[in-house]
Amino acid sequence: MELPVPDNEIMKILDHSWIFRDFPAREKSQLAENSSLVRYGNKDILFKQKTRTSHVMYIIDGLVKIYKENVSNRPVTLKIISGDHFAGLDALFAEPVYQYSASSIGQTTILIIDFGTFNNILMSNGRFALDLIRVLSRESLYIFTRLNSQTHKQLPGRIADVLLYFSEEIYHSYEFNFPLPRHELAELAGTTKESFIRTINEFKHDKIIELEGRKVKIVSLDIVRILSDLG
Amino acid sequence: MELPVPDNEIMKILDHSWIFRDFPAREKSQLAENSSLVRYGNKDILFKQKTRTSHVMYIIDGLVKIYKENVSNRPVTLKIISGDHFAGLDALFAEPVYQYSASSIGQTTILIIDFGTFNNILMSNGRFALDLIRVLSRESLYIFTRLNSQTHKQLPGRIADVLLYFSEEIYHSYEFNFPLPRHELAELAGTTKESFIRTINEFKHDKIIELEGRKVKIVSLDIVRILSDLG
DNA sequence: AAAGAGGGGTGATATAGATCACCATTTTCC
DNA sequence: GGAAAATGGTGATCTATATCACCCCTCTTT
Repeated sequence: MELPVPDNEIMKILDHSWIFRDFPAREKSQLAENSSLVRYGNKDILFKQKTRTSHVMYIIDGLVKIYKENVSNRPVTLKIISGDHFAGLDALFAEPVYQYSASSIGQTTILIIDFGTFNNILMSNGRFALDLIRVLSRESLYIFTRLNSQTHKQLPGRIADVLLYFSEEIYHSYEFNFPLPRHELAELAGTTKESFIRTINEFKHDKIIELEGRKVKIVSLDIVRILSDLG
Repeated sequence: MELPVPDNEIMKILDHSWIFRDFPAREKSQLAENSSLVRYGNKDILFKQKTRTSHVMYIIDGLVKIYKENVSNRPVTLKIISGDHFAGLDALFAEPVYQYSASSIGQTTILIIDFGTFNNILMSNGRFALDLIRVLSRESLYIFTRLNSQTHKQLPGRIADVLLYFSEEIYHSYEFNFPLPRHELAELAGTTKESFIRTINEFKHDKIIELEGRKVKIVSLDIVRILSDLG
């Protein structure tokens, strides 16, 4: 975690972000004055479950893993967040403490925004409020899908979901590198390292995907989709 | 599903609802003019997955089951919503079609609000927007918890969760009647009718709960909590 | 250069809970 | 008033996947 970066860079970033771009100049500079840009290294903790919520975190670059730790110390990965999305927004509005933890995946740049400032703008800017409502709604729907798949799909279906998630939501390409080791991918699929490895290697063997280390290519998208649909 | 009810009743309801109560008079009457109060019987469908989203539904009285149907035609119950909460709000903001279905449990009264009117008020009333953001955030966090429990807890833990959910979130009492038959409770616990029956009858046998038909009483709250925590 | 630590991987075994196949009551409906 | 459906329930299998116990390889660290 390095030092903050000068303000003019923040203004540039706000001008490029889909959600802040159309803010009136006054609000934009207000936001810039009360934000700082912070760079995280791999596996840095952004916030930890049960600590007080404090700032809005808007991801500029890189990935963030959102996960829940439980008594059995077996974490579940709730989602992977990529650039131009918020981390921990729901917790910030709903509870005084975080209900989950977040850590960076690789080099990650985050705009840390003062919650008070954020809130003031939200209250007076209806358009912005509506955008946030849409963001939160979409997240909520995504987790519904996860819950459904976790409840009824068996392993191959869930692993197909992980493949589709990375390719369609994160990398927008059917060829990509897993940003996480196998055991963390397993947490995202709600299984164990061993079962994940076995199943994904079967996919490889059946020529549904190409796989070398973390490099993946979805060869037969149709079959991946079928596996995901049929569970 | 019966006919709408006169407007003055709607005004009375708005005055009693935590979220609309403090609206300025103009907005309140605007809302009342563009809403209707509808009564549903048991198991009536409020909306179905994949149909177009259209109106805001605010539950006045009764319960609503939110569920997802999948190819394998094995539904998952996502949540049970009680009075003073919205049904399908996230879908309304995020997507043109519903991502899940909703049906009434028992006699249920719902205030159906025009989405355009609702949206206009939201855009100009920052306080209201913030309240909605809080509502959506809380829902999102609840589903995270569900996802976590579905992923790592085994049956006794998940059934303990169902008991705690009804007693603490819905009925606010440790003695209540299940509003649903066993197989639908099983859907809420992410299991099958048979497994649900076996496990909950074990709870009864071990004197953790009293159970006669749908009448339940949590006798040993501590143990239910431990079961829920340890998964 | 040895010793860990982290990551990818495999085989054998155990088991929770799904599935199947029923039955007895009660409720609903024509 | 009788048939059909819905509901609660039990026992016997079956199976997907967790668990355990390892192995090899590469990269750090000392």
